[in-house]
Amino acid sequence: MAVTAQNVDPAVDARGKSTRTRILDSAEYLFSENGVNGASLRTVVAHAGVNTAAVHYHFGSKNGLLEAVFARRIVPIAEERLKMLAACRESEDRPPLLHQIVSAFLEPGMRGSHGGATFARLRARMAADASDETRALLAKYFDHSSGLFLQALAGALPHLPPRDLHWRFHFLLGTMVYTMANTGRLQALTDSACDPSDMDAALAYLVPFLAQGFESDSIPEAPISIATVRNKDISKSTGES
Amino acid sequence: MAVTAQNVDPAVDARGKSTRTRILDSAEYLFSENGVNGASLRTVVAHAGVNTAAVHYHFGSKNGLLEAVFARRIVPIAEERLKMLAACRESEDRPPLLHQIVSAFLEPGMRGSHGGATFARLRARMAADASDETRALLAKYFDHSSGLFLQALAGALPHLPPRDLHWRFHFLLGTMVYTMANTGRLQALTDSACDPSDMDAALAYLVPFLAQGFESDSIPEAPISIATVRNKDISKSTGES
DNA sequence: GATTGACTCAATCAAGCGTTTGATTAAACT
DNA sequence: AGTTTAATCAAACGCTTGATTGAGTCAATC
Repeated sequence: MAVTAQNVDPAVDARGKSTRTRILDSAEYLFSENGVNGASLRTVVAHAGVNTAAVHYHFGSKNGLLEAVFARRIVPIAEERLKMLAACRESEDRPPLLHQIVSAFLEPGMRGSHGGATFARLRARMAADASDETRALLAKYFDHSSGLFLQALAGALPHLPPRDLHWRFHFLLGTMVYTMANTGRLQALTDSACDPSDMDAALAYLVPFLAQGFESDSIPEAPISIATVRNKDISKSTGES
Repeated sequence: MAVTAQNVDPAVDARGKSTRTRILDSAEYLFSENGVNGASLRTVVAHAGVNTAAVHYHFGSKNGLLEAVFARRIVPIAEERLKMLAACRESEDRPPLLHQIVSAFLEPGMRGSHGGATFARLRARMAADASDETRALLAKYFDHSSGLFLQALAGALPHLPPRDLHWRFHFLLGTMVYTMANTGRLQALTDSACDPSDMDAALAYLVPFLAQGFESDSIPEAPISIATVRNKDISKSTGES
């Protein structure tokens, strides 16, 4: 808590990494692999080859360490998102194409440049964790850019009611988080027909899928289709009318 | 471990619930609220008003308790899924419409009949948890029905390559899990324009969104669109590939 | 060369963890 | 009646948890 923020790591280990950085790297890996609750500080310091007290000296607490791990990666991701959004605003397509906006939102976090699959898995875990601290962290670093992207999407889909737009953005977040989580369910079902840890491939399939979904018709106020299908098809399994 | 399985709860509490059921209910609630690692057996037994040893007597271990919590809800869900799939196979549309298949997959788990939002949140947590035991649980109870649904989807989309189909099914799982997790991110962004805990509304928006996404064109073998956008719009990015 | 301040260390703390034990109850069977 | 069995209980087990302490290291500064 009382540690002054420092961008340069002064004390450098023989292998070229400061204690601070080694702790961050190990925590990022173990948190993403076993969950924040599932990875103890002792396993973190053992993996990093440092002392237990170093964690509290540098980060104050386990939660402070989690926030440091999170912020280190998330700040550049949010910046690149905004940069890509601005870039596709200046493209020849006005307003920008849907898939350009979706790409600008998804790529920075899913491609390898910012922590890679390890950090992506940690993000996915945090998204599933509904605790107040985690939710505050996500909101603190993501609300601004998400709001701007909602605006951009609304500009590209001027006839879509806000409610539909919000739901579809919600679904977008779901596909992103689940893909980043890389839980192996996909491989279990398909005999490894596709590699879910290949984020480039995932993006290539995900962006068109989402763009198409975003462009579907808005649904009417009183949604009757689901109830109709349900009542019609499940009740007696008779091919009626 | 040495406990014989029993479907009827013999010893019933004054309030009409057996110790076994009270433990299951409390564990389901606390596991979904705080995660399996985040909820200790002591908080579970305190919430249930039973003794610590009762958990080990009835379920053998904490993991045994988790599996019991999971199996109690998931078996009827999987059954209803297959029933709905069979029902829409006998509808007048041959092959069944895409949104019918998607509904048959999503509804049983998301609507209130099988544990409701509490169990849905637990499922979402388990999906994000990549531990081996959790993955084994999900595979044990879900692989069969998921495989059948993949077949049905392939029948409704005969021209779609298997790889595209698998990816899109993966995305479907993502939207489902994330919506069930109900993390509150949606409300944070939209000033509660839509209520993410209203699963009926969620389904009404989700099914058409997914059906539309499933019907998008398959992407070519060498995906160039993403890389093109990226290299064109991000000037100073390190040009890889 | 002494001092300072950033940093690391081994040792320790109270609290909480999942699990086990042996005794006790109450109903069921012989 | 006596025996068996399922179920519950209080208490404790050994271990791990996040956090703290105070002494020590060492390069930079005065």
